[in-house]
Amino acid sequence: MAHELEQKALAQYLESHNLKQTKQREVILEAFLEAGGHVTGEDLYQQIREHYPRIGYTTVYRSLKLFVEASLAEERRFDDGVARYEIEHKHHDHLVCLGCGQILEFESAVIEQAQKEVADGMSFTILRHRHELYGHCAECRED
Amino acid sequence: MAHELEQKALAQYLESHNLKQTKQREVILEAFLEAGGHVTGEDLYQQIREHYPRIGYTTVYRSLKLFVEASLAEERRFDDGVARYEIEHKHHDHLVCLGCGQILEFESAVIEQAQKEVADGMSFTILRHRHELYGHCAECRED
DNA sequence: TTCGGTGCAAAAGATTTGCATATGT
DNA sequence: ACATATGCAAATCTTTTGCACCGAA
Repeated sequence: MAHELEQKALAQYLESHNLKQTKQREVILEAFLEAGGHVTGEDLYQQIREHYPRIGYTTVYRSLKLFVEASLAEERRFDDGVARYEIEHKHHDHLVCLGCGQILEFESAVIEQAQKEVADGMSFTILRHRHELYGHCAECRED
Repeated sequence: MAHELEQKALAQYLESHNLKQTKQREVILEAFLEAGGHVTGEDLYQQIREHYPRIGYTTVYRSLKLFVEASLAEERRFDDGVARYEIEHKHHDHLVCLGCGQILEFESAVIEQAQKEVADGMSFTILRHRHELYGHCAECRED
């Protein structure tokens, strides 16, 4: 079993919340981490299915929600409307390639600061935000 | 019939695309413009229903898509996953109040420029973007 | 032994589609 | 007349839920 650190974090979360450690949760977390992020529940289900056909998609969906609760994952929804999960790490935003579907990440202190100023000017308190750029990545653009 | 300009724009679009001018389309466009933006198909259907109970929701949904084609409306999807339509006007982004559900608009040349630089730096061509700030508006914040 | 977990099937909610009928042009 | 539009019902699609059974603690 790889990803010891995350498995341990999950175990701690489960224990402290009186939830149970199950083989399914371990397998699903493993597959999720292995996939590397931005996966949909369906993606993961199909992938897990190859090795563990007895695990139902319901359990996959439920586990992903659980990982979010445990701060191991974040749920995102891009323009296709499907929920995607990525491994929780420091704040960032996304570039979505409409050509190959690839999802890249970016961060910009300038943008963060500017949006804060915009919100302040409108007496709005930002709790979270979503900033996505859709277009073509280096490989998919034609120029 | 109010909103002559938009009604005329729709008429022109219909004519140039060999589509038909119908009472439903006129009524739905009128209700859409009247609502002032950020409405869901359901919102609009319920509203129209009061005066024109014979118009089906299918027609409302289809008409909204049509308005988007005709550049009279834009489709948006915020975090609740429901499609909302707003009257097409100059580019802007949104602040969504999680307290009252109100949707405000903003624009920032600084942000537009900064995101362009981010994209350039990653050899990414931006075709469109989405930038939403979620939080509390002036009335809903507690401080 | 006792709750929480799992998996199936069925439900849910928003939107789309098939089809017979109605209606602009 | 002919092609498009409409409205109902049924289908879709993704995600959630009910429930009987299973299994970790």
